[in-house]
Parts: sequence; C-alpha cells; structure tokens
Amino acid sequence: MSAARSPLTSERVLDAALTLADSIGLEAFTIRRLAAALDVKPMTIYHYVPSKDAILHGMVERVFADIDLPPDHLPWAEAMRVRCISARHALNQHPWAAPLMESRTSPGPISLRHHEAVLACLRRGGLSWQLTAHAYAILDSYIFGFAFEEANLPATGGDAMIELAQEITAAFDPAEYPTLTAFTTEYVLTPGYSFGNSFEYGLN
Amino acid sequence: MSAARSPLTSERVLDAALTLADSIGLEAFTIRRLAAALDVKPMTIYHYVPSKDAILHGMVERVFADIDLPPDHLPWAEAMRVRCISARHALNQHPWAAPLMESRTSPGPISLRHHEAVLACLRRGGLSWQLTAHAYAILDSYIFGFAFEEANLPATGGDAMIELAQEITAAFDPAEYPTLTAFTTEYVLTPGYSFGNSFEYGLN
DNA sequence: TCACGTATTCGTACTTTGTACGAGATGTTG
DNA sequence: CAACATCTCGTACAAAGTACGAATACGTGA
Repeated sequence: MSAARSPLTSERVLDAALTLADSIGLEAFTIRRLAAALDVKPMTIYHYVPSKDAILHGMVERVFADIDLPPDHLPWAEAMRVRCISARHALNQHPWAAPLMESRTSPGPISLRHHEAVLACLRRGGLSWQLTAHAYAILDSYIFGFAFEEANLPATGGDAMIELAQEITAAFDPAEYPTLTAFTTEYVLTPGYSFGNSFEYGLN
Repeated sequence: MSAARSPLTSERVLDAALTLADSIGLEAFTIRRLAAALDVKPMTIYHYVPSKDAILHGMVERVFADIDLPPDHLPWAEAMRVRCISARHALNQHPWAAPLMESRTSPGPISLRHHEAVLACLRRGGLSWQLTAHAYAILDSYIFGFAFEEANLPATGGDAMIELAQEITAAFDPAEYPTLTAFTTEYVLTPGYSFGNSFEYGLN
C-alpha cells in the first residue's frame, strides 16, 4: 500500500514555506513548523533543501518573480510606476518579505533579471548613470520602507485600528502630546483613513 | 575587599548594549555576549532589566533621543529637512536600528515626544491632517528604507566595494545582464561613487 | 518472486539562545 | 551580632537549526 507516497520536492517545500510565512509571520516560521505543515519530520526537509537560509533565498526569489518588470512599451516614468505599484502589491501579499529582500546579499537569477530590467528601463529613458542610480535607490528605499512600515503597523485602517488608537491615546497623557492626540482622534479615527493611501501620493 | 564592586545599572546595561550592537550587529547581539561585555554572568543582567525585549526597547529610545527635533524657528520644510538629515545620521551610527525602530509597537516617551514634535511642525506649517499624514508616512518610509538598505549593503563605496563588485560581476554571465554589468563596471566602480550620495538628492 | 542498490524519511542528539527559579554572597541597619 | 535587603550567579529547561547515520521504501534485473 503506497497510499499516495508524498512526492515532496523543493518546489513544494517553497510553496509551503510561502504559505506558512504568510499565515504566521517570519518570526514564527521555523523548520519544525514547516515540517509539520508538510506533514513530515523536520529532517526530511533537508533532503530537498540545504538549509533554512536557502529556503529564505528561494522565498525571496518567488516574491521577486511576482513583481512585474517595467513594460517595454511605456515611457520610462510610466513603466517604473507600473513596476512600483506591482512591487507594493507583492510586498503586501507577503508582509514578511520586505526586510528579507533588502537584507539579502548574493541575489538569485530572478532578482538579477529584475534589476537588469529596471536599470535597462531607466537607461532607455535616457537617464545618466548617476540619475539611474539615484532613481533606483530612492524608489526602492521608498517602496521597501513603506512596505516595511505598513507590515509592522498593528492595524492599517478599519475597525481594528479604531480600537487600537483608543488604547494608545488612553495610555499617555493627552496634554503632553497634544498634536499626536489630535492626530489620532481627529484624523486617524476618521472613517476611510488608511495608511496605504499615502503610497501612491508619494510616488511623485 | 570590595575591590570596586561594579555599580551596574540599567543605564550601563543599555550603554553596553548600544556599543555591542554597533560592533557585532543585531544578529550576534545576545544576552550572553552582553553579559560578557559587562563582565558579569548572563542572569545578572535580569536584575536590571526584565527581558531582552526591554533592552531592545531601551536601545530604540536611545536612538530616537539622538535624532534632532525639527527646530521651531525654521519654516516647516527646512525644519523637516534638519530632522531628516539628523535621522539619517543617527541611523548611520547604528546600522541595526532601522528595522528595530520601525517594527516596534508601543513606543516609549522619547519616541512619542519625537512624533509629537514632527506632527506639530507640519501642522504649524499649515498642512492639513491629510497632508501631514502623507508627508510623515512618505518621509519616514524613505528615511528608514534608505537607512535599512544602506545598512545591509555589503559595502557602501570605496575600495571594499570595488573588490566586491568584481566578485559579483564575475559570478554571473555579463551577456545575460548587460545593463547590470555596465552599471557596476562603468558607474559603481567609478572613484567617488557612494550609495549614500543619493540620500539628499531624494529629499526633494 | 526475490535480492540489491538507490532514494527518501526520520530518530537521536548537540549547540545556541532566552530566561525561570532559587541559592549564595554581600552590605546595611537595629 | 542578627535580620533583612540587594545583588550575583549556578543550574536547568524549552525552542530552534541541523549533523550524523540508521531505517524504510522503491525500482530494477536475475
């Protein structure tokens, strides 16, 4: 009775890794839990993947693969806009990704292809090397910084945030931080407020 | 013989923590190593501090304390510029700080005072709540994102980078990533290049 | 069908980390 | 000197990554 012997592969390990990290966060993402999710024992994973670090590497590559390359047929600024919005979207799907992607040295082929495409887009737009470097550094700092902040916010809008803001305002003396208090009560608690709204505004 | 019994305090623990994290990085920063740096046994630290997390909290507060508040006497844009440059400087002194500061919920009084001052500065400048929120979100995303990227770069310019760039370019096929290759060889390796140069450029 | 080599899975165990618990040592006060 | 408070640390446990090699399952030719 082979009973559907699990055809585990490194692909399936990565699939499960992405899903698990999405649902429990990067802190709680452990080999042991990943093994449980795959319904195998921890050491089994090491037959398909050399180390946890390699898994993280693969996860980063997956996320990069999800980010649209700047389309060839658009002027550079428009093309970059497309890729930036796509990047934000991808980083939103995977809140754990931003710090990982930025802190990783030795990029894989997918990351490299991505960087290649972005640089090529800027150059095609006629930007000097210097402007290219500036544009890339600035845009990515912004995108990843924004995604990182957003991912670490306890709530990004909606009901949960209302409750939270009230807790916080209750914790400190409103007289000592008047502007901060006013900001939360008069603006953040406004229906429709969302941190994410600032993103597109900042893309200019 | 009391022989200079160490007057350990939570302040001294934090001093040592900052110094240690600066020199070995956040990954390697452990209670055991901190204890060694203070020349005590690990558990001694817990007499002055309730947990490692509390130490991290204190470290974040210290770094916030190092960031200049936007000066009252300047127009808001100038004042913000001052505080942003100061923030970048502080984050440069402590490469471990950026992710920590952004990922921490429940801020301490120093952080709160800082946020208060920034919000007050923007409001004094006549910005609407909405514009205030946008400005703050955008600026901080940029500052922290930039600092984070810079901190995680293997080298930020100079000789070390030259060597590194050559290693990397050697590792992949130049034909496959032509723009990337050209970028490193024709621009990054130029004497005087530094990632940090992009920061002030991006503040506009 | 059976034996054997390969591919896959896992049991055990070591290291590193944070930190709970309570014992010892030291200093202070009546 | 006795009693108490303060400070230090020894021991030990849980959770994590993963090295090592044994156990198992599977495919193939005799």
